[in-house]
Formats: sequence, structure tokens, C-alpha cells
Amino acid sequence: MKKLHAIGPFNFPRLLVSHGWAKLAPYQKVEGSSSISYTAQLNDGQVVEIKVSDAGDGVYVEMMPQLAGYEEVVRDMINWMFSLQQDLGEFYNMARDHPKLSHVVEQGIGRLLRCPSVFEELVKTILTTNTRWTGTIRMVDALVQGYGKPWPDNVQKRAFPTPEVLARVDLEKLRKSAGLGYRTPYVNALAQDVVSGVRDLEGLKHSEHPTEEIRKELLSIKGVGEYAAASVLMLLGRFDFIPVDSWALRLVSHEWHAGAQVGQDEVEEAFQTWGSWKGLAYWFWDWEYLKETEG
DNA sequence: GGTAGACCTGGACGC
DNA sequence: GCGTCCAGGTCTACC
Repeated sequence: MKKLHAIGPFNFPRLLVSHGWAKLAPYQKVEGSSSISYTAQLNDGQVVEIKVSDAGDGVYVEMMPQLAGYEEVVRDMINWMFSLQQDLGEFYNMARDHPKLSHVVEQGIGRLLRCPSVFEELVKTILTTNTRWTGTIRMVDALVQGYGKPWPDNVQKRAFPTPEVLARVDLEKLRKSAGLGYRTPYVNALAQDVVSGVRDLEGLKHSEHPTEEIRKELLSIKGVGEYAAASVLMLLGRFDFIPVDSWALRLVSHEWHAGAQVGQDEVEEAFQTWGSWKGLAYWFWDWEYLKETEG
């Protein structure tokens, strides 16, 4: 078991619930513990199970089977997925004395759980659009079960399908078996663009291009609109835009407009002062509306 | 640039 | 059990 340190402060349990990704395959909660596992397909095609547990100031990582020569690959993967090297110091300095955000500093929250690849991030995000959360879970599960490579030790566990597999899939079969509906050609086209080299999605992780440029690149993907682009930007560690969905409109409406109908402009305006941390401020805001609806 | 309608599915609801 | 309606973002055609 290997320990990886995080840039502090770090809150593992809160990272797992930072958004819904932990509930989507091939992430899986480890029964009877606070750990999480992820079934990963390595670059050479081997499938491993990676168990990640809380280590206080970082995480413990266990790869099964323990393959020699892959320590660095797995370390980089986990560092990225759990945002271990993300420095939120500047955001914390802004949030520290703010009544709606001081809790992020006190609790060491603000990181978002990621997928190992931007391709997987985008496919999952496309599958969150125009559907309920239960629909997203169903579609992702069907994709993984239908097209993911199995872990040899337990074939019930499968990795997320590669772009190569989704690029050459039978569209009608994908549409029906995974229930992706009209999203089917979007996922297939994205996979084809990755395989053909038209898009270098993984290069976006460490790109030095301005956020607006990356946003335009994301918006050029069929099925990715403003909400989806902003969501993926957040997962890339860029918080200049807010993923405005119907829920965001509801929250802002109740927080600042007494329940009156609002649009994207009002949401952006509400967080204008947070500059390049806008998205994160929105995401972890202490919403009055949530307290009301939770009773 | 703005707007309306279509896309697709599952769940809620009424009968 | 069946039919209808609705919610959820994005795309496309049209103005």
C-alpha cells in the first residue's frame, strides 16, 4: 500500500461527495469501509482495481493485482483523480472571512473528484444533460457493463470503455442497449475524434491556453453546451465559468431574487466578484434554499 | 443574436 | 395496466 500526500488542507470524505462522480461506474464504494475503488484500464490494456482510502493528509493507494513497473502511472492517475496537488490557497484566502464560504476553509473542502481521462469526463458530462441523475447512473452503468473491459479477478467489475471501443461501436446497439437515446451519435463522434487525433482531450489537463480558448474547444463538441463546458472546465481546475443548470437557476432565484425567475446572466452576476474562482464559489456556497428544502 | 421546437427516457400521475 | 405529461440541456431551423 502506497501513501500519496495532498497539498493541505485535505478532506477525503468530503471530496468523495463533492459531486456525483463517486456514484458512477467504474467508481465503487468499498463495502464496510470509507474507501472507494476504481476499475482502471492501463495504457497497455491491462485492467486493475485501485482501492483508495483516507490517510488524513492524503490517500492510501492499493493496486490489485500489484503490477510491477506501474507505480508511477498509478501515482499520476490518483494524483489527478483526487486533485491531490491542487493548491486552493488563493481561493481559501478569499473565502476565509465570507459567511457563505468560510466553511470550505474550516473543513478543507473545495476539491472535486475527477475521472482519470478527460474523455471519460466528457462522456459522463454529456450523459448528465437533459436527464435526471438516475438516468445518468443508468446510462453510465450500461456503457461500462456493455463496453468496458473486465477486471480478470472479477468480471462483474469493468473499466470505462476506451475511445477506440466507442468509436467503432454499432450505433443502434449502443442506442438501445445503453439507452443513450439522441446522445448516442455525440458519444460516438467524440470517441472517433479522439481516436483519429482530431482532438487531444488529455492535453487539456495541463494546457497553458486561456480558459476561454479551452471553453471554445469544448463547445465545439457535439452534445456539449454551456453547462457541460463549464462543468468540464471545473474538473480541469478552471473555475471561471459556472455550470448553470435548472438547479443553479433555482438556487440563485431563491438566494437573491425572492423566488423570481432568473437566467444565466443573474447567476454569473451573483458571483462576479469571485473572478477566476467563480465556479468554485458557486459550487460550495452555503445555500439558504438547501436548508429550507432539507427542512 | 434570440427563440421555438425537437430530441429521449423514466417517473409521476390520473384513469 | 395504459396513456399522458413533465423534467432535464443541446441542437437546429427560422426569424
